[in-house]
Amino acid sequence: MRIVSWNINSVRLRIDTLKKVADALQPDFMCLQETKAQDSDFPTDAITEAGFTRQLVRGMKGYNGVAILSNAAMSDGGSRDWCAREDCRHVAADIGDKTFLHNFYVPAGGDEPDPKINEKFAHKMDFLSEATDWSAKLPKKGRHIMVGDLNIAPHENDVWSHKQLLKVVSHTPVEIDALEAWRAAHGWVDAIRAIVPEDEKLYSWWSYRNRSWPGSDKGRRLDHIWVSPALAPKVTDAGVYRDARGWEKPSDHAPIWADIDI
DNA sequence: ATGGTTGTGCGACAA
Repeated sequence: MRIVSWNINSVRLRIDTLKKVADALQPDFMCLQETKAQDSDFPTDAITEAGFTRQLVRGMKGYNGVAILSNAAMSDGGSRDWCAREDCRHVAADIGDKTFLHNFYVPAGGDEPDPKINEKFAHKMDFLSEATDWSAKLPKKGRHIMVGDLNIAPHENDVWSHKQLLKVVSHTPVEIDALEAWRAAHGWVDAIRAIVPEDEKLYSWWSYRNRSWPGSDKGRRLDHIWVSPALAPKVTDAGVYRDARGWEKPSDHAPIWADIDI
């Protein structure tokens, strides 16, 4: 089974790119973030024609928005609000065989990494805390897959310069510690780093600003696929589909993928 | 270099 996660940065603008990603990667489940469309504007028919006959969608006007697309049977697996906000940052699917797929879009957190002066950063830290509490309550022997734009690049080789980004939101120690607490709360296993060694540079996002793509390769690994401990031995392959970042009118995120033998 | 670019949706904000 192949899972793809992609911050598409507008599903309506990139519907053809979505088809191209699907053709290239042939996912069984495609998880999108930043769809930026309220449910009534979601391109249901075009996506059905692209082969995704089942769609779990949580969108709002202008911002955020998540979706899980598949051709396989699935039902809602506990989609919910976080931080008492209805901002469409999570959708979950029950994909059968007591297995659940969670798709997250964690708040980016603004520019200043100080919750006292930056409400967006406070929201990000609150979100991480709630997600940690939620993970701690998941049965340790459960079968969960968790993907999404977590907006944190935790390891030194998840950013183009560890030193230069230590005070930049997405790579500050307080965020990295919070993400590690979230991971440890369920014993989540980072499926992509289980395949790609930690001493290898690996990114999934490159800013639209400056000339970071493709020349200087100033990327960050903000997107993740985590699995329950019980599923960790079943991860057979995983990676970042970098090619898509070089296509015409790209999202600033590349799709990421994992193959899980279930 | 306190910039830069893209998206939603038509002004300002988010990333």
